[in-house]
Parts: sequence; structure tokens; C-alpha cells
Amino acid sequence: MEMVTSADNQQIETAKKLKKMFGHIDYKNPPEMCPVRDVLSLASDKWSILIILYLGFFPVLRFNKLKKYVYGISNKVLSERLKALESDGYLTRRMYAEVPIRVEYRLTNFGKNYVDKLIELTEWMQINSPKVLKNKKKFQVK
Amino acid sequence: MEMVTSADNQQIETAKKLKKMFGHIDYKNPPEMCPVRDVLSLASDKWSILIILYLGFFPVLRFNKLKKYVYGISNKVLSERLKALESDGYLTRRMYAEVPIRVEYRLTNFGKNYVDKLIELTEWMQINSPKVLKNKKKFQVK
DNA sequence: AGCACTGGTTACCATTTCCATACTATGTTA
DNA sequence: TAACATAGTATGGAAATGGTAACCAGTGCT
Repeated sequence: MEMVTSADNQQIETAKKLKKMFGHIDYKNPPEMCPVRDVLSLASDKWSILIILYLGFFPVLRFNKLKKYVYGISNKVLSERLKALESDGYLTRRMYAEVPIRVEYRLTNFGKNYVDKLIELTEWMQINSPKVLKNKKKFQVK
Repeated sequence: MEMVTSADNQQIETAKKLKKMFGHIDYKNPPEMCPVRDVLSLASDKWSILIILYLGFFPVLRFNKLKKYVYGISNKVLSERLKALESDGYLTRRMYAEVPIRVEYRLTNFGKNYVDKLIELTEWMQINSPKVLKNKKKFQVK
């Protein structure tokens, strides 16, 4: 008698998706464009994830407020990441010619869509991070 | 009359999750441990994602084979990433004292679980990467 | 016997990215 | 007059990253 749990089912689904994604790949002839390498990796680094999540929660944020939430980021890197995320279509930059200048950042619809996906991953990690920390500790002892 | 699409529904769901995740956060007193900063970011960089996805597709891989699939990675970084991913519990390292030495890497159940989540993100990006590329191009013209 | 070869990893140095700090512009406030 | 505010840029040093070469110890070739 076989037991098929929903976890098993998900792994079968995942296997299918992986097959679709990698099944045809010949490592001697890598494709010219790889979505994970060339696109996802530009928006899945630590800082970009945090920026996008905070903009998911607060619809509008200005530079310095964002910097406070994404604590630890430097001006340069924040500025750089914001430019990159804007040019990739995740967020918009709206500048008001006031004094002092005011610049507002907010997610595009595409960015909101990305948050939907990202949040699933971060939520999972929030639940599972204790396991990781426990494992890391166990590993250090060895 | 209001129209509520499933996309709207998902964004409402996301908003709830974000609220749960960030609603209590006071940026003047950041928490000591942040799952995104301290755990996820160690397994969501470009190389780790690729390593984990390939190990999701090929149940067992040895160092050099992995290096061929994750083309472009240096020995040093691959070695380092594998160690980190092992210590965080995503994969196991099995060494055979043969000559030449043989080392096999495979995902743990936890790692397989992570792939399930990761694949949803990469799949989404695979579908949407053309939009990003298009946007990037449009942005350069400006 | 000498020598190249193997696979996984480390050592070394050059390059790139990163962070902290100071600084810019302009007008308002004390 | 000095301090403050905003949204950054400039700078110098620290840290991460990349490429290349070396290492081990046994095996097969000459």
C-alpha cells in the first residue's frame, strides 16, 4: 500500500517544473539568457528583497525613511539598488522640485506582483529559520 | 459595483502577510534576529539558488559536475557556498576515501522543501523576465 | 623509476563590491 | 550666523569575489 502525502505531491510537481526548466539544458552549451542568473539574481539579493518588502508594506517611502527601515544599508548601495530596481520595472521614482527636494518611491504593479511571490518565500523562511539556526549550531559543534 | 479579481485577492493576502511580518516593527529598535537578513539572504544569492535548483533536478552531483552546471562559478566560491549550505542544513556532503577522492552532494529533505518554494519564484521569473528586459531597455533610452 | 592524470580543495593575488563617513545643494528655522 | 533638513554623490578603506596555480595520494602509461 502506498501513501502519497501532499508534501510528496508538491515534490512531484516541483520535479516536473525542474524538468521543464532544466531538462533540455546541456552544460556544454549554456543558453545565452538565463532568467535566474540574469534577471532574478538582480532582485533577490538581501538588500533588494528588503527594499521591495518594505515598499510592499508601506505603499510610499522616501529615501531616508527607507534607509531607516532597511537598516544597515549604506547611502550608496541604497541609491544604486533603487536605480536598478527602477530600471528593471519593480518600482517608480517620483521627484518633487520642492525645497528640500522630495522623492517618493513606490512599487509598480509588476513590483507588487513580485512581492506576492517573494512573500511566500520569506514567510516560509520565517517559519523555518529556527531549523536553519539549530542546524548551523549543531554543525559548529562537530 | 466592485470587481474583485483573483489578483486583487492575492494582493490582499500579501498585505495581511506583510502586516504580520512588519506590522510590529519599529525601525528604532530592530529585532535581534531577522529571518530575511540573517537566514534567507544566505541561501538566496545567485550561486546558492543555482546550486540548489540543480541539486533539485539531479538528485546527486559531484563537485566538478556541479561546477559545470553552475557555469561561471569559481572553485573557491562553489566550495564555500557548499559548506555554508551544508551547515545550514540544505544539503549533505558524502565523501568517499577513494583515489581520486569522490564527494557527493545531495539535498536534505529540508533542502527539497526549500526547492519547492524557490521553484515558484524562479518559475515566475522565467515567465516574467521578458518584461524586465523590455523595461530595462526602455529605461536606457530615456 | 619517472611522469602525467585524477577530483576536491586551498593559497595566492587582483579586482570588484561594500560600508562608513564626510560632503554637496538649497532654503527654512532658531 | 549656525544648525537642520533632504536626497543623494565622493572618497578611502575593508570585505567579498574571481581566476590561476598548487596540493594530495594513488593509478596507469612509458
